Amino acid sequence: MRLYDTMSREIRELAPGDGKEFRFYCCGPTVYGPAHIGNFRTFLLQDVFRRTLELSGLDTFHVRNLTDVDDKTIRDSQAEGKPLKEFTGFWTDRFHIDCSALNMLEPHREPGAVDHIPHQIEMIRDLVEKGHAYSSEDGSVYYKVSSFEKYGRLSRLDQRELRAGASNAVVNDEYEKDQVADFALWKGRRKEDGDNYWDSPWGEGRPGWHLECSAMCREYLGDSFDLHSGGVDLIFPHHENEIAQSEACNGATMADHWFHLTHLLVDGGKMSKSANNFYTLTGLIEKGFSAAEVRFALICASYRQPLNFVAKDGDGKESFPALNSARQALERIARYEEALREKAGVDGLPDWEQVKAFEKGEVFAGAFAALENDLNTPETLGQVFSAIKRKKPEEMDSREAKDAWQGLHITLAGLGLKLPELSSAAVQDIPAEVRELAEKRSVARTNREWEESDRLRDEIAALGWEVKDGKEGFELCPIN
RNA sequence: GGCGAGGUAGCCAAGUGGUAAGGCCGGGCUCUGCAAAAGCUCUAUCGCGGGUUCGAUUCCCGCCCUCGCCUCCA
Repeated sequence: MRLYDTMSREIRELAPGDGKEFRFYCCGPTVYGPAHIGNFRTFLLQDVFRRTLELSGLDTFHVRNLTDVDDKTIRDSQAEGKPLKEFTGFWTDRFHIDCSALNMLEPHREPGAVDHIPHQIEMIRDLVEKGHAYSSEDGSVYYKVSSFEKYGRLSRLDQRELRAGASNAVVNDEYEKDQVADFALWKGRRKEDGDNYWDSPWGEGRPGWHLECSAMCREYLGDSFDLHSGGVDLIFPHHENEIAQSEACNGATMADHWFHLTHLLVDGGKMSKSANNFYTLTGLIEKGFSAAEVRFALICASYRQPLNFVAKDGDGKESFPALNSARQALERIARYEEALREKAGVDGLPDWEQVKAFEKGEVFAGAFAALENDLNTPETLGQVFSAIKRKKPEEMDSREAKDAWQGLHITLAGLGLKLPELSSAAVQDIPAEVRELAEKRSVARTNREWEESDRLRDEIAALGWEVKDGKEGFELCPIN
């Protein structure tokens, strides 16, 4: 598989460093509220990435952390009068529910910062000993950016700018740092933190945000691993700081590959909690969309391209262009899959493990190949629909149909798409009253009593169902 | 100001040095008592101006515009 690498700015072939298992780390959510679908765009594409690796025959080891102690988790847990652990636990559960609804594979490890305080302290001690960190009078410890020559390489910011504080942003310098660019490894205890402090060689306090990832990477993936991933907004300072911490401490290149995902936009601007323009999975489901449709919409654009998820017209009325096309598109794939399955004489849908053993076949080979080529999900979807148009199940023999069916499922598994149940599959849910009316109408039609037939159709519609006449009888679908 | 990404049909969105995938919407056709559904089908001189080239949307230069990051951020 080939993937763009932020560090080298080129598309590079991926291979596990140990020749066997591809080991990677993804920066996970801060659990202080519901994750919004912008966050999920990142996690979802990382999920597609992992699925693609596994389907192309690699074993993976996927670590994604939970940030369960930082300014916001502390602030908001206190506002709710809850212990930090209880507060973050609640939001962690909610996160997992959404992940599962979105059909995401679980990471192999999902470590939280609070459970790794000793690992972080140990790392700080190393950094202090090696001259990369210093403590201040208030019991904080800072990383000395000027001590790490390679600082700024990932984000291409040179040190001079950092020193000058070239940013327009107001520097919130509540702690005592030598240089503006220096960042906290350990934050000395303050009264606002309440009970949330731990002992350390520098006094009571809590770890800085950037440090947790370095410490947990080292714990679960070692000094060097294959790939590190997160949203583009983490390139600076978060990942830059992680590199500085890990590499100064471990003396090895932290990650071979850096995989960054572009933001989801709302009416042309970044979706974020602070801008209060965010949408959650639950909120979209309340609007009538399904989790599968949300997944489809979020992966339908290239991960390196911003995706405008919400558009607003002149009156500020919102619409969801990517989501609106998802239902039709998914149903179309589902109908094709059903026809293929019937032709192939296969029962039921395959699960993830079964799909891994499938042959890619010819019909959908291009679709899967596009995933392996820099995770080109829109190209993949384009190939899927082109193949659907090009190869009709009725023109295949059962052998061909089965090959195509397996190939389609490999692609769908790579994208992590679950197909919707077609309406005809839910016959048992139709109320008896509606079914009786429909039967009566069918009789009326046979007798060419069109007025009676149309009257019955209206009656059925009033009950919330739509009749569709086919060659072999009728079909009933719920309206909306 | 620095760094980065981008401007492709009504909307969303790929891609290529040789006249542009796909999805949605809309139009047409087939089917049908009608309708719906479904299937088929139609819809673009690729931001502007130069340059290189036999040929550029694709490469180079300039310009305009949009967005992100510049220490809260997926």
